[in-house]
Amino acid sequence: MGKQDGQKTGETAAVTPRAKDYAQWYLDVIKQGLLAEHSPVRGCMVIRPHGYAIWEKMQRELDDRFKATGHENAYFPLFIPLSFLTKEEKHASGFAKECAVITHHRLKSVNGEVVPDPESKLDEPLIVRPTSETIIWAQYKNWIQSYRDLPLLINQWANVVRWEMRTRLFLRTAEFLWQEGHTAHATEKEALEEVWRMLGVYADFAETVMAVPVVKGRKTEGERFAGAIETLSIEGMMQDGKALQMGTSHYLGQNFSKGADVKFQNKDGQLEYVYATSWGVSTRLIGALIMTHSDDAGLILPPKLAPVQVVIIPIYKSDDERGRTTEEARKVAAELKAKGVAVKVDEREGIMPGAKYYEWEGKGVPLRVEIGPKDLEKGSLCIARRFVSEIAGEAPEAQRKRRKTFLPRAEAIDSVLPTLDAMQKELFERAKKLRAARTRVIDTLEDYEKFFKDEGGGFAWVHWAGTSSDEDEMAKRFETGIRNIPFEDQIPPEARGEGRCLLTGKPSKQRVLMSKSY
RNA sequence: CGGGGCGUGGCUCAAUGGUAGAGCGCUCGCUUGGGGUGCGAGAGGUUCCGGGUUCAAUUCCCGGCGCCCCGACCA
Repeated sequence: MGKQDGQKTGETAAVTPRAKDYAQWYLDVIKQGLLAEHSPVRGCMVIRPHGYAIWEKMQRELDDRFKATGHENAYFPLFIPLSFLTKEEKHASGFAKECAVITHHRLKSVNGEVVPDPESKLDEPLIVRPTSETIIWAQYKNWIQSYRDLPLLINQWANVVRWEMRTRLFLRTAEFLWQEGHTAHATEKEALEEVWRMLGVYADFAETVMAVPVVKGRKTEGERFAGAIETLSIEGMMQDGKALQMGTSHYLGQNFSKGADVKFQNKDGQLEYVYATSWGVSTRLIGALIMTHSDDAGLILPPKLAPVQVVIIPIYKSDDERGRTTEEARKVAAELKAKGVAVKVDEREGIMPGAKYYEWEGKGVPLRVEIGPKDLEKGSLCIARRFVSEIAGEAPEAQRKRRKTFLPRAEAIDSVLPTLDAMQKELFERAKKLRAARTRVIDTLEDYEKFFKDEGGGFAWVHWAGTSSDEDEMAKRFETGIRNIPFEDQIPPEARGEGRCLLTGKPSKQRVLMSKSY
């Protein structure tokens, strides 16, 4: 961060964060942005109001898209009987190592200590859902009898628990918030269309709302969701060059309908197992947002996800000035609100304007309006942007000046929406540029090693025809893996065509996306 | 579950075998106000828990618990 523990360290206007100790930088941004913190509960996260407000905006955008594609929301239980989980073998073994298990339903005081009452032991343990396929499909059995009941397009907003060993705020915590879609279809074709459609929804959301460019593709066998026939993903690149899986969409075939025995009668009167999909994104997306856009001064939010898009700060010396600038600030706020802008007037007293600037910048607010006595005289407003697009070689001081503009009042107010729009687009362009600068088409192991060990790494487009043990070798030697096998249209022109596998030299039809990852 | 580190005001951390201190934050007053004003006053700690050594332990020793980092696992 530019400033720590209250010491003045001068201006650090670097747009990309320190390369070193990226993990620490990430935590600093979360702290500075008042997004979240560790809870005393092992591995769990407390999401602060500002962080939660961002999640709410994400929810709304996603939910609109789910509804527009015909989905409805529902809610299923938090607890899953152990026997349900084990109905799909691969699914059960995939999640077995990270399940919270409930064995008792009552406590008892023994020698002043409260312990589970041995007499309340459950006949069958319950697990806290790590995902809801099994319990949802147990219910779908009652909902589906005929082809007329299909397709069944349901989404659930919920929390799930995966008892991970190591946790990182937003990226991996024992409990996290997400949405999970679970759909049932009469044919494989229709189910597959759904799988592709929802991945498209995620990609559109990531790029147009989060301003994070993503690569769509298929996961390799080893990386598939436990119990899925096919897993698709969107992969983003963080500012340290590592990939982050931002969303997945699974084709489950008839695995879960068979496990839960969900059959339907088709038009010919035949009984058939239903075809299933599931898809989800989580609060991890907030981590992606931070690691894609933020800088050393703190959080940067794309306007479409900013809970506060414009903060107005009245500036004054005397009580008289305070009254007048505050009144003007409220008026401007009302006018902006009428245009649909999320505005906040910071009327707190006894805090210097500069201190307020730092605070709101840390929280990622895209635009700041400063209203002082001079503006009242001139009928002008000062608008400051959270960031401006970089100019190579520009001094930090010059960049800071370029962030502020003084405009006549009416003009300033009219400029807010277009400016927010422009900032949304600039963030996306900036992220794309950063990704391009860290992306290589690579054909030899020597170049590969150089890229990941000397040049900081990033995305590597390489030909691949290896086995899963070959993948393990790439993981061991370079700490890299296949993020996904991108759809053809996701591959840049210079990386298209056939070739030979980077590791084995065997013929390869197309390149895959290799990188380090979170 | 293996290897390493750390537990001291709200936060970041000093110090010490003789009963605890700084910076920031917080409260109050004045001052200041277009990029973290300055000064003064004040609140706030059973030094993680338990045991041992000692006249005396926050400090040394042992045990526990918790947290962090590195590995195996992962949205």
